[in-house]
Amino acid sequence: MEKHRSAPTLDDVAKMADVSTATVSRCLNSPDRVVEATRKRVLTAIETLGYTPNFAARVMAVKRSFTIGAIIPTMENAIFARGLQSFQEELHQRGYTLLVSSSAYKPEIEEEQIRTLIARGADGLLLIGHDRDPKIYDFLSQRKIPALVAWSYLPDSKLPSIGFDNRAAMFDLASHVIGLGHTQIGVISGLVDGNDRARLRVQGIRDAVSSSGLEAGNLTLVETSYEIENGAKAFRDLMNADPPPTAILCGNDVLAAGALRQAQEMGLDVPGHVSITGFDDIELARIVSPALTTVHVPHREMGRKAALQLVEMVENQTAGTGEQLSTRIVNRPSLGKPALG
Amino acid sequence: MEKHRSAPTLDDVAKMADVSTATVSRCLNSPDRVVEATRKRVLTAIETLGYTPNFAARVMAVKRSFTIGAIIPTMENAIFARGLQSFQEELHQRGYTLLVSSSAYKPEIEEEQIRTLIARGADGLLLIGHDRDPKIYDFLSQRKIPALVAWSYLPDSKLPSIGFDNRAAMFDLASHVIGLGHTQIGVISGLVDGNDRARLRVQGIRDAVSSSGLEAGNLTLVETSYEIENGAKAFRDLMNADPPPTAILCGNDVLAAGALRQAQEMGLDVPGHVSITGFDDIELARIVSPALTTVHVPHREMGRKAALQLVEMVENQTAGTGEQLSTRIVNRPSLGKPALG
DNA sequence: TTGTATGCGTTATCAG
DNA sequence: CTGATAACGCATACAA
Repeated sequence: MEKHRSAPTLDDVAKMADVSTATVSRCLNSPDRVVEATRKRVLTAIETLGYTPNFAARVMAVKRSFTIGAIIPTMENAIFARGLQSFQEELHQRGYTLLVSSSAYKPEIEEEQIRTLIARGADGLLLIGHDRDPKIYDFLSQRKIPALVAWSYLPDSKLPSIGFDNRAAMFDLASHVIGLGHTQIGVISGLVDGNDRARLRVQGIRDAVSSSGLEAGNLTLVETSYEIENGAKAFRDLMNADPPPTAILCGNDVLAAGALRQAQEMGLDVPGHVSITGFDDIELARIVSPALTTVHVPHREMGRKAALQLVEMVENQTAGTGEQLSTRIVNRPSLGKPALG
Repeated sequence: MEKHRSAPTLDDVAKMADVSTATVSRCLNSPDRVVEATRKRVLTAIETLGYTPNFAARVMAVKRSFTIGAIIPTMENAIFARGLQSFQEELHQRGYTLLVSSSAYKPEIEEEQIRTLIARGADGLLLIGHDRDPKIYDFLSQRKIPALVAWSYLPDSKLPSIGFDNRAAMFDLASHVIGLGHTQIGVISGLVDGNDRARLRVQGIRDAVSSSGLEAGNLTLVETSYEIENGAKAFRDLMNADPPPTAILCGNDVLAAGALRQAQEMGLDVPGHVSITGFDDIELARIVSPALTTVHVPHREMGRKAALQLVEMVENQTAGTGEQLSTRIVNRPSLGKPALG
């Protein structure tokens, strides 16, 4: 009968090196506090045994997990991938591990994930956007869990945030589009319920429309979930309006890519017949043809800074200041002047 | 001075409900073993205290973490996203949490991640592809950690695998391309070192070339890492050959998208001047224009089945049988007959 | 510099 | 049906 060999423990190492468990522990955590000779002995014991510290035990002992949790709306497209990648790289450098889960844009799932992550001992949390049940904020503050919001900056929010001004970014883009002479504006927005980024982007468009003297009636809007197919379908619907829009502003690049594809299937030239813009500036925006005019979001910078700030909050028990990042319009061929009427 | 309120424990609940910790624990884990009245009392105590079980403590006690770790080469593009999503959905349904980390296609990072995940008590591991240092396999089997490989099926491998035959899939596609009359074949492959999928795909092309009577000289190959820009650059290089290829087979859709973009920038019609194919059939393949002929990989099915099998391996201490999934060629406009020559 | 002893929050065994 | 109590593996205050 074979002996079931489970993971070696501190005790096994201690026995083999003929020291106490405390010494072994010290060898790992403060090597300078143990003399060269014994340390060497311990280290070889660790090596030959293939010892790895048991994480759960360590967490229990130090009451810190060196784990940061992040909950993003979706992993299915690249919107959050790049930012998260740099977030995790930065965390890794500081000795933290990232735990990611996705909520599928569902508030109740996000809430469950938050609890799971906390139960797992996450030292801090990264959340996307500000819209959520107030009781979650209460829970977080009661438990004193440092949390940071990304992808949306608001100056006076419950949680500090690192991100950009979604309203202003879209306001600028919409103003630019209107400045080119477009008067019939179509909008393909993501679902705004529970999604402040989507809501603020729409608001930015509305503000641009009214501040440039256009009527609200010049604006038609379709709201749909962020999937390429939905972008295509929304485009079809919008183009049925009379008069049809000459420019369609999409809530993100994924929707814009769907709209673009649909335009091509309908034989409509972009931007000759209709202009299309995106938001995010993910790789997709450069790949489609014509490439998308879009709003560039500094994903990597956002991820990196979020990591730095969150670690700071965790380690020094500080509140976190947040930071507003700036976006910029990237002009590409999908946007042009409207055809002469 | 404010009192530092940390998470309530089993003990707090027990006190409030005036029972022992054992009873509280039972209420959570085997509710039927405690009588209605006390259970209700305990449950309300849990509710009012906002109690959440401490994960680390639970792990220590049961020596199971209900956590599955997955290490994927990259999170930056959608290649693994969809499969991982269904993997995690299925795991979630069975009460497991997924821990993801990415290795950036670097073997040494993958190894480190494996150790981290195991130290964190992962009950099982999902790895991508078969190529890795043998000592990792030894480590895994010594520690008796169930592990499963995905994205590449091999019948006789160290670890059971759920995936497809990369060689055969690419063989079929290449044969199809050659069948259309192409004789000058260009290949843009991912880096094959440490990547059996990439290696086998190239092998499939070579086999197709030789079995269809073409000379090896009809095939030119560029090897590069999986990034869009590199696909573009490789395309440029390949088209410098004399004679230039009439069809370019790419190791995945990302490289193909890069090649496609480059073709457009060079004013070359696809497929009129040169055909381009991808591999994976991620969303990108349908978005670019012309849409890519590619090999469809059943990502969702693969993820789901991997989850089922891995959980089975974990819970019943079984070895895992693996399963070969089938791929199919998806014909789209990026592939056509070669121009008459 | 090193060892001893204790606590971290749960589950599980064994009595009652 | 419920309550003590012993693990689980590690870190650390305190002693030596």
